Amino acid sequence: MSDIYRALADPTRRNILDELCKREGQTLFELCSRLAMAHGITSTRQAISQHLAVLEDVGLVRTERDGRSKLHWFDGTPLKAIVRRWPIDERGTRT
Amino acid sequence: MSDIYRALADPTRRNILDELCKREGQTLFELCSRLAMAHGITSTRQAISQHLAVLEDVGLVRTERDGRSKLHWFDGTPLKAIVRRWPIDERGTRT
DNA sequence: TTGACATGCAAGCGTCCGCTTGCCTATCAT
DNA sequence: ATGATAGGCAAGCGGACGCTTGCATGTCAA
Repeated sequence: MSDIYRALADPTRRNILDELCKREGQTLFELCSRLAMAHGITSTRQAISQHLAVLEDVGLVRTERDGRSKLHWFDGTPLKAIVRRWPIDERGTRT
Repeated sequence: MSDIYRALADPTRRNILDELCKREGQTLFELCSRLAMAHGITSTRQAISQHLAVLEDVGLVRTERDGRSKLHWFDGTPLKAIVRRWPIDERGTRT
C-alpha cells in the first residue's frame, strides 16, 4: 500500500535518490556514510534500509545482489506518472 | 513546513488536483460534490478545505475571492522542481 | 569451522497527519 | 436587521509513519 507520492514524501528518501543519482551501484553502507557526509543525516543503518525498501517497492530504486552486498540503482521511470497526470505548465490564469 | 512532495502524498489531495484540472475556478462546495460524485470521497467540507490550504501553501492551487465564494485554480508550476531534480528517463541499467 | 562483515526481520515507541466536531466571521437577499 | 449561504479557526482523537533496538540470516576470509 505504497505509491510513488508517498515514497517521495520523506526528505531522507529524496536525499537517498539524490545520492544514488550521483553514484550508481552503491551499497547500503556507502549510502549511509555519504548521507552523513553530504546531508548530515544521522539515521541508523536500519532506517536507511527501510527507506530503500520503500523506494524499491515503488520502482524508484533497482537492486542487485553481489555476494553479501546489495547494490542500488536509481530509476526515474515511475516519475513519468506524475508528469503524465497533471499539466506542468502554469495554468489558472484568469481569462 | 510543507513541501510539494508532502502535499502530493495524500490521495485525496491528488484527486482534488485532478478535479481542478477538469474545471477551473471551482468553489469549495463544487469541489466537495464533484469529489463525492467522481471519486466517492465522503470527507467533510472542512477536510477538503484543509487539503486546499495545504495545496495553496505549496503553490499547486491558486485562489481568488469572489464575494462570499473562493475560487480555486490548478497551477502545475511547482511540479517542475520534481522533473528538474531527478532524471526521468530510465537509468541504472548495468553496463 | 570460526569470526567478521553486510544485510534482513520484527516489535515497540513517539510524533505527525488527516479527519471530525463545534463555533465563529463574512457576504448577500429579503 | 434577519436569515441563509460560503468559508475559516481551533481543539481533540485515532491511525499511520519513521526511527530505534535486538536478534537472525547469509556471505566471505583465515
